[in-house]
Amino acid sequence: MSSVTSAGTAVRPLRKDAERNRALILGAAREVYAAQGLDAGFDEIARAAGVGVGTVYRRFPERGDLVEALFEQEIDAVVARVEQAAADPDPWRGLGDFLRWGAEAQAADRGLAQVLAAAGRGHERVAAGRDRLRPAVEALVRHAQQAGVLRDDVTEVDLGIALAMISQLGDAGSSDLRDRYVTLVLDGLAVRRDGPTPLPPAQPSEDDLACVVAPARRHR
Amino acid sequence: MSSVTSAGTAVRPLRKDAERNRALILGAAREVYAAQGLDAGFDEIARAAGVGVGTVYRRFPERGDLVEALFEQEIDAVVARVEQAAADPDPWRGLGDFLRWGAEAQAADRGLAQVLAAAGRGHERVAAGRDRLRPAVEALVRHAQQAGVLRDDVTEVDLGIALAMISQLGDAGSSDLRDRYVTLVLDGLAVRRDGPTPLPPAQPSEDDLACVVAPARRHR
Amino acid sequence: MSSVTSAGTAVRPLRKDAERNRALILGAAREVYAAQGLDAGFDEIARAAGVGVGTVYRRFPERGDLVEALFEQEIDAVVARVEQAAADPDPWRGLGDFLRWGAEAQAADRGLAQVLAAAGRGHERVAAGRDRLRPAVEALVRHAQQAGVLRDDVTEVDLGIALAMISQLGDAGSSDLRDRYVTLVLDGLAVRRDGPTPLPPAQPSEDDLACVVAPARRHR
Amino acid sequence: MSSVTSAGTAVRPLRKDAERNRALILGAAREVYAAQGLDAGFDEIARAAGVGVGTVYRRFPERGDLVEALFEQEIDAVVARVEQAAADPDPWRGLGDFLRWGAEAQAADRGLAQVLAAAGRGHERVAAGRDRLRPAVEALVRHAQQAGVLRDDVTEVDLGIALAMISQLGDAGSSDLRDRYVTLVLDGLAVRRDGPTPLPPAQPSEDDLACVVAPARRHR
DNA sequence: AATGAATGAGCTTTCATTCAT
DNA sequence: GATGAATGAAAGCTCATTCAT
Repeated sequence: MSSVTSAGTAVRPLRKDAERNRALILGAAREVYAAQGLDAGFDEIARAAGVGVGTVYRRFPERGDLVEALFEQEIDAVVARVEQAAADPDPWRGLGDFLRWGAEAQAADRGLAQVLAAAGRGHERVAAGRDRLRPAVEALVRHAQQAGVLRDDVTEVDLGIALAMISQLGDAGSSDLRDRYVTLVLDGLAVRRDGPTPLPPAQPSEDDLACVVAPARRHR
Repeated sequence: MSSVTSAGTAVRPLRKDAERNRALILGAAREVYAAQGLDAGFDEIARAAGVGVGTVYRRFPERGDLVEALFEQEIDAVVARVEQAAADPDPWRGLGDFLRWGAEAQAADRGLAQVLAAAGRGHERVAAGRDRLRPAVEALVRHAQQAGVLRDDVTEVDLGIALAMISQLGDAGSSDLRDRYVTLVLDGLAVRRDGPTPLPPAQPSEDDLACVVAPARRHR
Repeated sequence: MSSVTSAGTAVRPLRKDAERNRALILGAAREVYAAQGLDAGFDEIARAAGVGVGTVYRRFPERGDLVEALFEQEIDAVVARVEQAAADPDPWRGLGDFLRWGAEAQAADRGLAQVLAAAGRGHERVAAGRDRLRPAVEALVRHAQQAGVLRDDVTEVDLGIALAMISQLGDAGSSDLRDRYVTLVLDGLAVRRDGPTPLPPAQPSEDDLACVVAPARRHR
Repeated sequence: MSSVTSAGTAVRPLRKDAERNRALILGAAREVYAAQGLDAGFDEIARAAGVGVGTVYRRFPERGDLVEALFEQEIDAVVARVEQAAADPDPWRGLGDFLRWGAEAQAADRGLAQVLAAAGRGHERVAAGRDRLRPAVEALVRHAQQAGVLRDDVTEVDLGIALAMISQLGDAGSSDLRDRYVTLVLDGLAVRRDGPTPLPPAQPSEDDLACVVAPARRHR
């Protein structure tokens, strides 16, 4: 049990110092990626972690490995938060919380925004994280639609895209500002007495989400 | 007349060949920036223009100079389009056209999207362009609000930000997809029978627009 | 004519300064490769040439380009020398000169030895040089055999291999020492009154030459 | 006995597991050096031995220490083989066996070839091995010369160098190919009815053997 | 004593900017 | 004024050796 990662692969546990460095690196990467996005160099992360570059490469031989290891954790947190929103007895409030919190999280972390936008293109475990995310968002959508508060012609993907749009209100944008547009978008999503304007096209695909810009560095 | 740039500063007129090169460079930059965004190197622009890099540097010593010269023109086109939308006898249709066309234009031109998002941060003349843009958008907003179709608590800045959000649905996003979110956002903007949800905060400032990400190249 | 390289491809002549640097680089490469072999880094060559690394990369984008450009010249010199040996009215003396001079040249230039040993594996123009070399050595062999001084069961390839063997008597070996073994090998090659010992196998192929060690750096 | 290494220096006996590791490392080094030459990294040897790199460094602090320990053994085998050849009642056959077998052995073991070529330059105990080798080769030479089949002007050093030359016909060369050049060189070494060509210089020194290339790793 | 993690120098390659021609 | 060659800093990655566990 203790020698099993969250991915389920049995591995020998790292030596204590190695584990400490691994944690230092992940911590540094979190900060650096949050501040600069995924283009940040290993050099900078190593410096921030107080270890040599070689150590980063030893622990994460492929650049993607670090991204995966880091955002696997982060996405787990996102999933938990979304599930919590989906469980809200007031589905509309849950929807709002989802958008607000999601926008907040991505605004505070450029790396997270890039990873979510790229939908784990090339990141197996991140993509797996997205797969865990999806049912939660679907539940959110279903509940709100069943409660008659969310228009019927939007899907789980629309919600993801709406979130991505709001999240572009970058790092510098104040929390208030994001709230303003969350509200505005929510109003667009709400069921209207006079009925919503029909949305073209019928069904955006999961891949459409990946079109949202801010593409992560191309991993060779 | 010939010894005056469009910005109004008196300069010695360029030699004829220099003038020709300037035009070649601007043309090339338009294409390159549209395709790759403002991070594209001068090298590439020079190649596309069929001149040496040195020539580009001589004509536009600072990277910003080229951006300014180029997008001053482009923004003029945007202004014209917005004024046309503002003149539409059907203000709601004008609003829709503004968003649709704006999103389209930015999707087709990554550089334009970056410039508009950055709101001319550091680009004096681009900022001036935005100042010409503002009254047109204000007119658009005023007309639609007077006609009772646009909620009263949104401003021209909100409209700019809404456009920026939609425009983030990058180059790869299909026109249909953009339309979908234009529609959705428009529904959020529309006056509702049951009244809109109040928007926080009261008044986003002009500078808030600059928070929209897609940041220009980081200058060391 | 003046704008044509020795390979026959028409190119625009380099600017004077570029040409000067190209020459500096080739000169430096000659020395560095001679002393250290083809594994030497571009950094070192640049330093020896007194130019920046970037310049070396500009002029020779692929590592192989520099090797080719350099040894194309060198091999031309080798070819000339071998042709001269083949033209000697005394074929046996020609043979001796070939071995002596060839061994000398390779002992003085580790790079040349590597290039000749690798037989231009991956170096188009070097291989072409070898192709020009071959007929000259064949003539040498033929003349000596027709004169009845060289045993009939050796071929052009055998001569190449014999040369390679002697050339391994490295850089430090004195000229006298090499002469000693040239003489010894020549005695093995000479027609003997009591007849030579038959040589297995019948026909070494051209590729066998490439088996001689000292393999050049693997070019990616 | 157990507290004395084969070199005769008194040392505290190794712990049993240390002794086992030492053996594992030597076995692995034999294989790795044979395949890749002496440039192989300690890392690779450690992996092949199934121990950590640190262990290799502890056991053999200097790279040379491992080479010495390993080839001291190997050279003993060579010495035995040469003595056997020297004992052959047919001295010419003994000579042929020596060259053939020596070339074969070096072709099969790049490390051995490098060590013999470097003649123990900087390897005290390997040099000592060569000292044991020398009388055997001298006997070989003496017998063959006394039998009138080997020319009188060659020495045991010449034989070593001849062997080194042939051995350069690297790992890839077929056994047949090596035989071809063994034969050719033997013909050069044989007494000729019409008398041999005199060899310059009179006496190659022992050190001349070290000039044969295939230099060991360059120590920075 | 054994381990393999950590180190950091070194080499490669690219590219924005300057400058000789 | 135009050119594109030259520059050198920077980023990526590897690997021989040391050292904490």
